[in-house]
Amino acid sequence: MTVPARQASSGVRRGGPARSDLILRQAAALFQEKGYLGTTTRELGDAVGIRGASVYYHFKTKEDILYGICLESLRYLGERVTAAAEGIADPILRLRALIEAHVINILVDRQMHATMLTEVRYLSPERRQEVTTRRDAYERILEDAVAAGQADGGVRTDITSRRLTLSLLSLLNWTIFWYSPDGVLSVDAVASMLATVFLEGALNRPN
Amino acid sequence: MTVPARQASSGVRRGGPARSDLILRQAAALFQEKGYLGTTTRELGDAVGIRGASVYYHFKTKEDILYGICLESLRYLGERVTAAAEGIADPILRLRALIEAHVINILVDRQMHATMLTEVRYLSPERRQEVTTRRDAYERILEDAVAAGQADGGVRTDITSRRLTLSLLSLLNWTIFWYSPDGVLSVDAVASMLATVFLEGALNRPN
DNA sequence: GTCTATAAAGAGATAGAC
DNA sequence: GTCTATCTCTTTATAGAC
Repeated sequence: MTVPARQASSGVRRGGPARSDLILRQAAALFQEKGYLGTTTRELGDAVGIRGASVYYHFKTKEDILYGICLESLRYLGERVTAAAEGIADPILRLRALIEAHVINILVDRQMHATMLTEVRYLSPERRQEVTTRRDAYERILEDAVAAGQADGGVRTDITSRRLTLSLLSLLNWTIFWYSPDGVLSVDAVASMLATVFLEGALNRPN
Repeated sequence: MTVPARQASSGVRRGGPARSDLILRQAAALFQEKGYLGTTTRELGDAVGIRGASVYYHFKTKEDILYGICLESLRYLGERVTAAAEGIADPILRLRALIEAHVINILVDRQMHATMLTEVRYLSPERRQEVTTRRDAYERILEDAVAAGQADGGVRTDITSRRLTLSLLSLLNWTIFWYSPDGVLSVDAVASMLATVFLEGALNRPN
């Protein structure tokens, strides 16, 4: 019996992991540029170096590819952001570390995260719900840090932690629309700037 | 000679203004929900109460509809936001008024503005450029107010006005993805909250 | 694992009647 | 100003050879 050396783990993929991952990354780049519906499986094949029809050996449907991108981007983001704040006890320092890690990771893996954030509506209702649930779980990491900052006294309490976090995520996530790696701002510089703006605000006052 | 009572002004529309405007609004709602490419002209006709083919009496192409939405939303937003800050001399009060007017107007006319912000990529390069140019011109209103605040001393100067404005627009624009008129937060409350977060920041400090 | 060929469905847009 | 009917093109996905 000849079987492929390894089967993919997610249940969505069929081919070997390496090839599938390349397809996911190229698809994310195309989806970000032309949109999910504006990208054809033929274009996607071209980007990978195979025919469009051959993509279907690796993924059962085009939607499976989008779903894979969303799950992968959230899994990876959660891992990295959690790791970045590990061992930081001070609530404000911890919040700042989380903010910077969030920005750095969504910008470094911009195609994947932008696709997850903006193309999720093209998934079936069940899968869209699943992605939304996981995204909510991820965002709770940030909300918990905001709430901890309030409990500690360092963060203002006249706005609920939920609303402060919605504001924070707005400030951070919109960067996917304007950040360019070719510009003068490095990913680290954007991350630091946004953390400062969120924490300190735009007004000029003695610290 | 029987001619229509009035011809549309923009050069894009063909039918009477009232009908065209209804199509633009319904199209914006559909584009926001299902995306530009995910919305068929038949669905759009259904939403207006006519057949899909009849839409082509009012607009020459589907892209013309998207283009019309982008131009209209920016024109209206510019008008309203400019008016809201008129006569306010104090730089910080003026900036706050601009911020609140921006949020209120993109949320009240959410479908149009969300479509302009997220579906512009489906326009032809020339039209996309035109919309981008107009959007940049609009955003300069905010950037000028930030710069005026810096010149006056009320706004911090360790971050350029350009970067502060990018941060501000990020904070404000992402609301199109999470704001719901059915929630507990009114449009005015969101506007006021975001202005406060931007100006004062999240840290708890004596004012 | 990738190919060619193609099936099946749906899209934007037009023609011409009313 | 709206209709029905339809053209034409493109798309996702499958079948079966290599």
